Formats: sequence, C-alpha cells, structure tokens
Amino acid sequence: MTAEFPLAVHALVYLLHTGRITPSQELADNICTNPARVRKVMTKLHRAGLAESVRGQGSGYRCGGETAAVTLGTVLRSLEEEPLSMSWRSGDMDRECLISSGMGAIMDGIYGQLNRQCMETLESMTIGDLTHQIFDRKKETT
Amino acid sequence: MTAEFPLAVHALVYLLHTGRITPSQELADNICTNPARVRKVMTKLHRAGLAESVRGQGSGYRCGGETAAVTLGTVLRSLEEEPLSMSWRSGDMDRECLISSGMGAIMDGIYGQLNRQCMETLESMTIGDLTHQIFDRKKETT
DNA sequence: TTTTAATGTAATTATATTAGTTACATTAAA
DNA sequence: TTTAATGTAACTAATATAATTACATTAAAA
Repeated sequence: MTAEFPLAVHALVYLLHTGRITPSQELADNICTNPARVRKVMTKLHRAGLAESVRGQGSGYRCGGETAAVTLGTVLRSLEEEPLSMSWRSGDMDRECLISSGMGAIMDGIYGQLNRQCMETLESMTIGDLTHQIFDRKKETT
Repeated sequence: MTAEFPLAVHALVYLLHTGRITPSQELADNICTNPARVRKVMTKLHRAGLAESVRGQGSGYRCGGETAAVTLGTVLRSLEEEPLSMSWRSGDMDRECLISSGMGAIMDGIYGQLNRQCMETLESMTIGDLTHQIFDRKKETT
C-alpha cells in the first residue's frame, strides 16, 4: 500500500465535506502535497466512479452524499493496490532443493492470506465512518 | 514489512531442516542473496534467542527442534518490524481544519488495527507449519 | 470568438529506502 | 599460529516514491 491510499481517503473525506466542485490546488493544500499528485490519484478515483471530474474553467472534483457509503476497500481497489506487497522472493524456483524452490510460493500464500484479511477489514470501514470520527467525536478522557 | 522477513523465515526453515551449524554463505546461496545480508538478519534472530550463533573456525548458525514451534509473529517482532508501515502522513496537525489536522491520526488508527490483525494471524503460523507445507505436501490436482 | 482556469498526463528531477558489496577486527577451533 | 567464520560498518547501486515542471485539452465566461 503506497501513500496514494491515505491521500485518496483524505481527498474523499474532504470532498464529501465540501460537497462542491473543488480544485486539485485546494485539495493539495489541505492534504499537504502538490496538485499534480492529487490529480493523478483523483483521476483513478474518477475512473472507478468514486468522484466526479469537472473539466474546463471552474473545474475540479466533486462527490455527493453516496460517497459516505464508499468503503476503504473500494478505495484501495480503485488505486489497484494491495495492503501488503513484497517484490523480493527468497530462493530460486529452479533449484532441486525443496526449500529454495518452494519458499517463494509459501510466502506468497501468506501475503495473500494477510491481504484478504486486511481487505475484509477495510471493506467494513466507510468514508462516512471516518467523517464521523473527525467531526462527531465525543471528547474522551485519555 | 521489509524483505528481511521472508529472508529470516527462509533461514529458520533451512536451519531447522539441516539441524547443523550452517554458515551464512550456505544460507545466502539457498536464499539467493549475499552472506552479509544474511548475517545482519541472523544477528537479530540470535539476539532474540531464535538461533544459536557459533563463532570461530567452523562457525555459523544453528537451531534446534524447538524452532518448529516459533511463530512467524515472533520472527517479525524479532526484526522489530510491523506488517504494514506508512511513513507519509496527509494533512497538517497544526491546521484549524479538523480534516487536515485529524486525518493523520485517523489513518494511523487504521494501520494499527490492520497490523494487530495481521500479527494475530502470523502468531498462528509456525516455522514447523511451513516445513510441513514444503516437505509433506500431499499432491494436489490443480 | 477569445480569454481563462482548471484537468489529464508525461517527462524530469529529487529524495528515501532497500539491497548488494567490500573490508576488517574479532572469535575460537584446528 | 593459522584459519574460517561471524559482527559490523562504510560505501555503492538499484529501486521506489514524491515533487516539480510543462503543456495540450477542456469548457465556462467574457
């Protein structure tokens, strides 16, 4: 999972809050990054149908009330990412040794299991939930 | 989680299998990496009590049958890693805006939850389990 | 019809992380 | 005393990530 995920979530929470057409510049300012990066991520969310992209003068991004029901799992899938990814594989598939040739697949299975589990949890969290946490949080005595 | 994790798991499976003092060179060959990297990881496992480190001539690493019961969670903790880590934080703690100032903590909470969940799963898997998967796997018709 | 303000996207640069390499003091067996 | 290995640090290389810059495209507004 790259930082595009928190960026996308942040943007959706912000857009749900404003409810209006919001330019990448304003999003970038709130998120604390640059507009081009925001646009790159918003383009993906738009392609996945999670945000409206308005073009021309006065353009920007917008999303409606239905966004509150969007899950974080859906957001992550829109970015075509997985919670956990491991590019390096130990061992060598072509070795005689069962350990050297087998560890890669074994570990892949473990990552797969962890990823499925994480996705399940992310599917249970919505943009609306986070908005609540931010705006309606009861004061807690730490 | 960095690639030190699969490397460490691979090394422990290999050492459990050989049962003898095994030099970093041999481990590196089986894992397909270099001896210095292996030693760096093995030093951590040794410090955590997961492997014996023998010094001097004919030295190397060894671990006994008790290693079969070591969980992958314990391995990951020995490396002082977490399943999922995110260095980048969106927003700015010092802003008035509740979204900009709050998103960092909200997302940290989510990563924390995912990490606890992954650790729980990793605690349920042992080096012995993987050894079984590798050596005693029944032939399956895919 | 022209101007304007914004997106979509690519190319480039900068930064950070990760892996690999080299080197050598230390260790303890032979 | 020699030897073969670890522990560890310093350095280099490779990769991944983020930031920056630039500009064609789009559509509203003048």
